[in-house]
Amino acid sequence: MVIKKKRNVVTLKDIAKEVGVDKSTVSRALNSGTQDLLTPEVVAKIQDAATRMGYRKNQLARSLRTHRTMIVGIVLPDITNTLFAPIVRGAESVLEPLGYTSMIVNTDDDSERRNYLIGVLLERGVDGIIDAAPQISASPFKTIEEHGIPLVTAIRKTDHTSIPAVINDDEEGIRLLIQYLYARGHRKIAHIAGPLALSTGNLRLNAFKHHMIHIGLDIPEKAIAYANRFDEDEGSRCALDLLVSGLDCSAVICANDRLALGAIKALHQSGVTCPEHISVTGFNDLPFLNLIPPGLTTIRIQQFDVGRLSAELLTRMMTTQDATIPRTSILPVELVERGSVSKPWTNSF
Amino acid sequence: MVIKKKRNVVTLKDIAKEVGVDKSTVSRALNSGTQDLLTPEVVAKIQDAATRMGYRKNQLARSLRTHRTMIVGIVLPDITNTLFAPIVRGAESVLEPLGYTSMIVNTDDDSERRNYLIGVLLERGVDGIIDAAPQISASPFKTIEEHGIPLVTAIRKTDHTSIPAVINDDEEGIRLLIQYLYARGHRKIAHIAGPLALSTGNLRLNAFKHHMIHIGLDIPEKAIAYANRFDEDEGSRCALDLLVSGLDCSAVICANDRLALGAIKALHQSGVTCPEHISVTGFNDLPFLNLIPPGLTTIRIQQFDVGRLSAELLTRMMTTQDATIPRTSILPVELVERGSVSKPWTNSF
DNA sequence: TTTTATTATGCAATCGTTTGCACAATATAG
DNA sequence: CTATATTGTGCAAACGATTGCATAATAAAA
Repeated sequence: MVIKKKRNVVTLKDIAKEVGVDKSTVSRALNSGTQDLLTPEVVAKIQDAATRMGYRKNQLARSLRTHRTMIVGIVLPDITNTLFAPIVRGAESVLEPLGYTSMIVNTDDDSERRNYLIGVLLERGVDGIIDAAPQISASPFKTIEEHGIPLVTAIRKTDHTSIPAVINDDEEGIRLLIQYLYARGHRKIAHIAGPLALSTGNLRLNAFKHHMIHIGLDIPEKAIAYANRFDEDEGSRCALDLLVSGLDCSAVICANDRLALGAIKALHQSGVTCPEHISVTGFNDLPFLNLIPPGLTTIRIQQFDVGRLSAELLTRMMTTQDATIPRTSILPVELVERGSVSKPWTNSF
Repeated sequence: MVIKKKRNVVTLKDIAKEVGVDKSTVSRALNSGTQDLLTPEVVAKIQDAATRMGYRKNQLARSLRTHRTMIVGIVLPDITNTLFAPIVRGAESVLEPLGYTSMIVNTDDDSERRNYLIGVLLERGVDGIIDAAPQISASPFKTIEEHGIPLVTAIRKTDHTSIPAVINDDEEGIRLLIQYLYARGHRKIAHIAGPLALSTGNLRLNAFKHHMIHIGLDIPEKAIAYANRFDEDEGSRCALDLLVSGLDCSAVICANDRLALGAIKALHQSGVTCPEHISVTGFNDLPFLNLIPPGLTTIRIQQFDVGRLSAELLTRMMTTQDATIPRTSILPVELVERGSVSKPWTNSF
């Protein structure tokens, strides 16, 4: 393959020739850490020439030499999902001021793709990885550890206790919902669980079981439906499953908002309206939810802060051998009261 | 600064030593373009050793040598805006299979930040740039052209006719809306215009003026309000401005959906409800819009395809000196009929 | 067989930086 | 006024890959 030399790329060598010094001197003059080794006048002359000649440093060459790319990989299920995009902004709010650039990949929650894409990130020499897409038993951490690349998981956690995770208080969220429904008279509560391969689905289901019992309520076997994905269609399907199986309940706790939206729609089409006949709750508090009737009562999580905190931990891991990185950081959640919960209907469905 | 050598990084040299050949031979064996220069057995032996030793190519070193990073920069106003995220997926649907990785930056529609971030991308040696965040008179194209880096703008265009742009048919969208409103009896139509520094705001305003006249309608001076940003708050503010200025109209064409949502809300709070008292239209067809009452009648654009086509053009520019790249590609739009438009109210506001 | 063409591999330069080391030149101490 | 410490630069070797060129080994042709 023919190597096509880019036009007009000015290098350290060019500046060196222009000013009449060695390129190492130019390098030192242009790096804030080393420029005080030099005579101020020389530094000035070099910096002047650099801007005049339109020099732009070649990060590739620099990274090759220093073994640091100043790139962090961000692994997402899907950038178009409004749940994940704010994580990126939160992470970048920390990373950009420090000079890091992020490289975002989308796994579509396919673990094959995730492995492949993490490989891509490693080939590109990322200094660290924020993984918002791990399955609860995610694989290639060993590989990553061999490479010595720090990793934190964001919004989801894994089985591997050695991997720092920043998550929301899934358990507390579910507890708040159960308590809230209970206080309004609901005694028969169903659950549409999320994918159990994800910690979010898993933790929320466990919390549901735990706190139902704890508050003194039964969980009939058929009171739980299992979604394969966190989307509207699965919410609809699960809601219909609950209907068909003849369960009578007055409220459904859905493992996230999208499941809830799907459930409400399907129930509505079956003549069971929310909140008149049944109460429904969500989780996450997606944007625009407040505009969609009947207004989903849900748990607000802090996506931006999950990203921010993940990045803060990661930078500590990348720059120090600080052994005090917390293994799990749990961010507080908050119940958002809207219109999708009412007193139980006398004839529950 | 101390250079910390990464653990266990196996290089071509290591494989070469292991197999007993030169590293150049290893390189050739591992690149599909050159491996037929070699004896099949040697290739096999090398590839075997490579996988056995867990070799992962160092893209940095490769890029430094070949002057190609296989990275494309994607410049967005804001990744959390549901309008832009699909563009990324569209672009990646083309780029990823070709081996490109994308590097996404967020400008927040701040042109200072845009310049800075394009600089970051150039330092990192991107092979091309998809810019979804240019102002209509965007600056550093000269810089980019000096660097010989291909660039296309997506969803927005610039004044620079030499820059290929992939956009939606803004003019046709506005025409469809005016026609649609006219057919339902509306004769007094206002416009909430988007930022005029963006081609979308600009083109839609011009189209509004043009097609109103063309269909035979007047545009009173005060029938146009100007938003400074494409968001709900500005939509509210502009709607109230129209109200206060005493304009009487039966419909408002908003330059995008978010302006429309803000306008509907503000009008509602002032006792002017949509669609009973006034009809409102949007532009873009954001997700979840169908769930928000009264259901915004709007123009559906093809964000994914904008990204896809942009990437297709860009790859042609990156790999060939094809002179036949179209300067402007305009994708078709479609009117989506929902509930926010009705027959004009006898007492327009 | 000898000569020529072909093929498979190795050698070494290169990409643009950074940085340990050597060495002048100057400043400080004795 | 010598001896030592300090300071500012240059030299050259990396970093890990790719690739033009040379050359040894083999195959084809004469």
